[in-house]
Amino acid sequence: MTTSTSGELAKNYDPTTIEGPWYDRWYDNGYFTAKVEPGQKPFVVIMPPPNVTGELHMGHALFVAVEDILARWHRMHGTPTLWLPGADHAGIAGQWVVERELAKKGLTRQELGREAFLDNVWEWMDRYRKRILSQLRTLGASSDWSRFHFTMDPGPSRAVRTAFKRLYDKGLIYRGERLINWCPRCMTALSDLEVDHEEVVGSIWTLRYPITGSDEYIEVATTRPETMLGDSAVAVHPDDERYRHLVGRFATLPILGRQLPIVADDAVDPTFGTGAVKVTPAHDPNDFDIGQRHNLAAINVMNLDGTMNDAAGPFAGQTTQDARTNVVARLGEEGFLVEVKEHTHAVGRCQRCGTIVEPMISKQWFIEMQPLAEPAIEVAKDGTVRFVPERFKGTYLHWMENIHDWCISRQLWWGHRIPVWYCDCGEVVVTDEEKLERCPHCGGSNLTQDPDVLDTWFSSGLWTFSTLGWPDDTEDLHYFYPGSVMETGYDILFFWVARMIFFGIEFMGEAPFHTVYLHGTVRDELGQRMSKTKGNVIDPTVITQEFGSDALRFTLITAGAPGADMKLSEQRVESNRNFGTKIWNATRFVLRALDSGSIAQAEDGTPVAPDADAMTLSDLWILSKLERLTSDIEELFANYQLGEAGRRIYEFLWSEYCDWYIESTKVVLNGDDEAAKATTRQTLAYVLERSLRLLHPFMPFLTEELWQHMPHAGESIMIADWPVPDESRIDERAVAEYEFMIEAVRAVRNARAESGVEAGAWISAMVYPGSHAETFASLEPVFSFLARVGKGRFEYREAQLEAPQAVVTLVIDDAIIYLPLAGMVDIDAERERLTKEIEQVEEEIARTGQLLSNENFTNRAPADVVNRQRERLSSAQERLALLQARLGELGA
RNA sequence: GGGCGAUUAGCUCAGUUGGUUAGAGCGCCACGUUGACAUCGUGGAGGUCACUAGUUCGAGUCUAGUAUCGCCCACCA
Repeated sequence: MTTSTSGELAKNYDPTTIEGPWYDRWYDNGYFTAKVEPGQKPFVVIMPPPNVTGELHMGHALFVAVEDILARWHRMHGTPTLWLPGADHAGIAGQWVVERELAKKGLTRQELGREAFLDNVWEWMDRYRKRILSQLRTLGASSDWSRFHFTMDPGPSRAVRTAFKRLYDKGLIYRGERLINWCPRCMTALSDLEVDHEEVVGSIWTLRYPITGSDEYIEVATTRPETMLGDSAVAVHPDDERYRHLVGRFATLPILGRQLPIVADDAVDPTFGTGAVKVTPAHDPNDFDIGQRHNLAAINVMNLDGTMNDAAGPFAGQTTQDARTNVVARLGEEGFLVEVKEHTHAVGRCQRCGTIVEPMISKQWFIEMQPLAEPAIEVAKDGTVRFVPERFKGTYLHWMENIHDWCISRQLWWGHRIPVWYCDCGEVVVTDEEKLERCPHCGGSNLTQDPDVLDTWFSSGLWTFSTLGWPDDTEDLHYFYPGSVMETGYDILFFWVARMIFFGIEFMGEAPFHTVYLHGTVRDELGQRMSKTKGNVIDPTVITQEFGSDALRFTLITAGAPGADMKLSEQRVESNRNFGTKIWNATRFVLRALDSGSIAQAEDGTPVAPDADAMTLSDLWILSKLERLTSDIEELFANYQLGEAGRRIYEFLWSEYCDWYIESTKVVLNGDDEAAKATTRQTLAYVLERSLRLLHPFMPFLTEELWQHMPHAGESIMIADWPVPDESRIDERAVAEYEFMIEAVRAVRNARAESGVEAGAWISAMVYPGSHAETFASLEPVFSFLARVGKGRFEYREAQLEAPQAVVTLVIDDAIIYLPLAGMVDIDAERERLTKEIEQVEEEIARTGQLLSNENFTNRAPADVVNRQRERLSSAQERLALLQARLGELGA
């Protein structure tokens, strides 16, 4: 029997004073560290590793809230729980922020050189990594810091090399000259996903190319005239009668005079434009394919920095923009320009820096996706991997089914170096070693490593097992793979989630998790994406300092539904802080009650529910509500309905426990029935202690602080048992009767307010209890207290009063409450009120009556639904009679 | 060009197997310092659940279409 309280509970709830200390104590006690417990299936969440490129933002706060709730919930169930944190080097994004910093000092990475630049990046990363990790802690993240990994650490780096080598050996990684997306600013290739498309209103130019050896022309259209310098053919559809005679002949490219074969290709849509297409294999993905089929030259006319190269002839050295203007002008002068029209089309921009991306031919490393995608499609289809919300399954499948090969090489310095070495002897060696000393072919040591690095998402894709020790067969890997839930933003479904799935299957033989939970984007009050440039960022740490991270977490969780974007407002966080205050004060009330007498505790110290025999209707009601809540929460959690679960607890604690139960105990606690007091104390403590445990995953700090002051079991609520629902304890009759009383109290309060009764004043009442005599008998003190009636004449009658002195008559179900408010309300007003109420009851009777006379309804609807209507009808009829009688008594 | 989502009170949003009186927070109005709580309490006002048609005994919830807004995907020059 232990009742441990750590000093007096402070009068006011101040999140800032309790949150930090509790986090430290949890950490020091090792609660976050996952233990391998053979035989027990663990719950595993791998945290989306934040980019160490800046500050913590609301997106981080949101995932911490969701994942921490899941982790704490499972931990309290006694499940070995691993929530593995990490940080990401953020490849191109990481390099970009550091380059931007350097630019402020007038430096470029080229000036610094690769090594010095990387030193700079590491410095930056170390600084921000510390910062962002401490920010995660302030949010209460119960993640296992002992297993923290950074993508660039030796372990994950070796995993990257190993994965690369295995895919290469299997023939799934290849190097080739392909058309890729090139960012002239970042000077690197990008994957399709890293290009954002933006609709712009531009122009479409129709050009005409002379047919060689005739005076005919063929008209072609383009949205990028400067690329005509790289044309190597003109294509038409094979069945197009208009051009059939030209196939096999040549056109002359204006300005440059190059001879362009006219080829027939199915890819050409004869109904679009002129039905003839200029083919520029080096600068258009579609044309690249045509070029492949017809063996056309791919003439690259651009330099890597986006200017025109020597192949552009007279335009060499100009920017693409200038070249465009000049080419069009020249074509016009020479009579090759037919027309210019307005045209909307999509331009690709570098996701990172916004520069317009140029499609270019380049030698890059690729992963062949088809073989990897197939099993990844399968696991989604057969339900091995489940999506929450489900609609994202379709999005995922669509992408996976239309996947293109993945360009994984980047011409950057910051990232995992491609583990490929070139020997002077011509040998190309792929290795999982960090450094290759000797060429396995010639034994020579004149080796050069490929200068490129890998797409940052390559290492991210391995994250679910590289963090557990792979490629080594470690205990962690064995025990914690596959994980359970992948929780992240829907915006990186393809970037990350999809890649984890196919890499997981490829390297580990099974999908890395069974559930993908996707959250939405946190937006500002106007619904805009938060961004530094817009200046509308709500900083989580600022909010936390003002209202506490419990309030912020609770807000983020309850503000919306899974997968939906949400608008965050500070006001809402404030309201939830007030919820914290409410519980704080409720606990103070309970603790004071407990001061006046001991309560029964289980052997471990947990408060137990009072004996059923001793319970009043109030006790039975709140206990029933608690059981209902506990069981509902269980189901909501199982379906990842965390927001709804949070809202339910909120409502229970505030609207039921505080507003009604606690209020109703005051009359008992102020009385002199010691036995009743003891039962009340018992219920107060039992319900609060259990509720705190239910609330703990949502508001970990507040609940810990309060729980410590309550009679409890164990050293922390974090490792306390999760309440087990027991629906057999729900007493439906007690619930119905107590709620009848609530309705009665509300009716009286309403009447008092409308009659202008002074707030504190007690008024007389006479009650005809109808079928609720028992309820009135047992709840009379509570009823009187809450409604402030009964001081005068609170009496029971066998029947309705015949000549009531009352002015106001309240009919609740078949009970009547007479309030002799003579002098406070006039007869006319009362008559009007009654008439209005009668109308409402009549409507109800009409509605239910009609429903019940419908045989289709009575035959087909479930019995309980029909019964409910019957009861409703008969009670409405009784009420109608009572109301009419009363109206009659008032006279005309 | 495809696909998806949203549309519920003045504002921000809940409402997962269709059940007949649609909820919360904030805001608004009135009253209130009763020993947990003014970061609060009590009472109240406020909604044809975007629109149309349909399925059904019954639709905020299911189906089809329309409108507005938003997002994702896409090699029509």
